[in-house]
Formats: sequence, structure tokens, C-alpha cells
Amino acid sequence: MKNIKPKLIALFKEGYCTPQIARIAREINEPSATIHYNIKKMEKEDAIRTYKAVFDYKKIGEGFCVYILLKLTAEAGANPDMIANELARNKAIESVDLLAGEMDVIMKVRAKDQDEFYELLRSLLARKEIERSTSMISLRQVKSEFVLL
Amino acid sequence: MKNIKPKLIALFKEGYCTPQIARIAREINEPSATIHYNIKKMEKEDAIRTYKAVFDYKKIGEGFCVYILLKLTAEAGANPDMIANELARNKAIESVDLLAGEMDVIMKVRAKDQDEFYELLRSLLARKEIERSTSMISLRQVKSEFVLL
DNA sequence: TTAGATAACTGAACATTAATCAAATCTTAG
DNA sequence: CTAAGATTTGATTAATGTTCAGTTATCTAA
Repeated sequence: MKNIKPKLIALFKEGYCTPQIARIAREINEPSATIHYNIKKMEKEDAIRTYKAVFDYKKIGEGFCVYILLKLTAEAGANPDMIANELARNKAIESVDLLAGEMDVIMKVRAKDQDEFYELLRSLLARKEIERSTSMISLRQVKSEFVLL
Repeated sequence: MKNIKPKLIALFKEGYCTPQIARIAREINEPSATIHYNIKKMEKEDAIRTYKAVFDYKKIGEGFCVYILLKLTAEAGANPDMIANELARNKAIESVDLLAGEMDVIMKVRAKDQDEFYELLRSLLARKEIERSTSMISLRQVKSEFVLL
């Protein structure tokens, strides 16, 4: 047994998919060469970043989902981009945004369960630039990445 | 001019993409029939929900991104699923989660600009089940849908 | 308004890829 | 050990994406 599944999950999280030109052409009743032309144009303009899979995260062992708000120290808060970029590299983090208002950063993280989340949180909050944080645990994911679950 | 672009955006937000089996096979050095078998298995198990595009949302006129927290009334809070499902139907809403703790719902919405967001917010908050809300405006989207921006 | 230039569209030929299938191999439970 | 089921794989077939040249539409400047 080759255990292909985790490799597929890793690849599909960020890409390795492609548009179904023929199906779209049928759906909106246009020639497939026209669809092809328009898609390539959007790709060239960088309006499309990638094509990827959306998972049932429970079924791939990432069912525990939490939103974390961060308040940075005064110094770090003046230049939050660097910290945000470093956080964003973490594979468990689905999204990172810099915020206006009371808190500086919001991120959405996925883990297997509470225990795995706790370890993740500990490692994330180990940075000295973080003054405090609040976690909001998702009890039910109704929609994610524009897809109803 | 046929204005295909908005149709493509609508289709790509939720699907109309497919895995690149041959490319994955090359990447991880396995026969493409094996990759095909494993992907179909994951699809059958419903571990994969869909294949979709990720956009540079600024470039498709959805650059204004906000997280909204909702506190429901006591009655509605006892059964928040129905309200969450209704909210999730809105095309401008990227994600909806039910929360543990102080607030009941968090959602991520995308609009063209502040004006469009204001109209959206007004329509969303018109529901009598919502006791109060807080909006957190994203100043910079560092990562979204597992994709670095 | 018009001519020229550029962008968008499209059918047809071609290249690549996905899907299928049958045989071989591996895994598991009794 | 053995039988049943799951996984892997090469080879064939079906379907799809890509290219290109010719057409049509749109835009720009005189």
C-alpha cells in the first residue's frame, strides 16, 4: 500500500487542478475555444490565483477549526506584515488577515482535535511580538471557501 | 463582446475544475492509473467536496473583505443552524461558522468597496434574530483558502 | 465619421489527458 | 494457509485541452 492520500491532500490544498473547459462550454453554451481564450486571459491578468480542491475537513483529520485573534506589541504592531507572512507559511493555517481596530490579526486554523490545536496554539503564541490572543472555536462549519458543507 | 468573465467567476467559485492526474503522477512519480484510483476513492468517500478556483479578489471586484461576528437573540441562539444556513446562501459570504463562546456566528464576507459592504451589512442585519454584531475590517489579506496572496 | 490597429471570438486540426479494464499484487480476517 | 476484497498497474479507448488562422467586433486617433 502506497499511502497516496496524504500526498494528494498536500498537493490539492494549493493547486494541481485545472478548469473543465468542455463542461463550462456546454453549461453556458459557448464554443470551448472561446472559454479557453477567456480563462487564459484571466490567468494572464492574475485574476485567477490557482485551481484547488476543497475538502470535507473532518474526513481528512482536520475537523477542529478555530479563529484566533492576535494583539501585537506596540513595536510589532507598527509593522505587522512580517509576522503575518511568517504565520501564513504554517500549513495548518487556512487564512491570515491584518485587521483594523482593536486586534491586529485574525487567522483561521485547522487541526485534528483539541490536543493538536493546543500544541499548535502554543507554538504560534511563543512569539514575543504577540501581546495577547483570543480563540473562537467553531462548533459547526456551515460554509467554507464559498462551498456549503 | 460576450462578457464571459462574470459567468466564469460564478462557476469557478464553487466548482467546474478537475484534478490534473497526469501532472500529479509526474510530480510524485507514480502511475497515473494509481493516482486516478486514489482520487476517485477520496471523491467517493466525500473527502473531496469540489475542485474550484481561488481568485485575486481585488482583481475581480471583491477586494473589500470583512469578518462579521453575530450575537443572536436568546430564542434564535437556541437553534442557530437555520439562520446560519440562510446566511450561507448569500454569494458574497465566503464562510459561516457557528461559535462557542460570547458570539454565536462568525462569517467572512467580500464586497467591492465600503459602499457595497454597507448595503450588504444592512441587508444581513435586517433579521430580527440578530441581537448585535461586530465587524472586523481586513486591511490586508495575507493568506486565504490556504493560498498565499 | 472613418481607417487602422487591437482585442475578442471561433471552427477545425492536433496534442495531451482522463477514464476504463483486466490482470497482477497486496492486505486482511478466519 | 486461504479466500475475499482492496490496491496497483500497463495498455487501450474516449474525451478534453491547446493551437492556429481567419473572422468579427471594439477601440483610437485623425
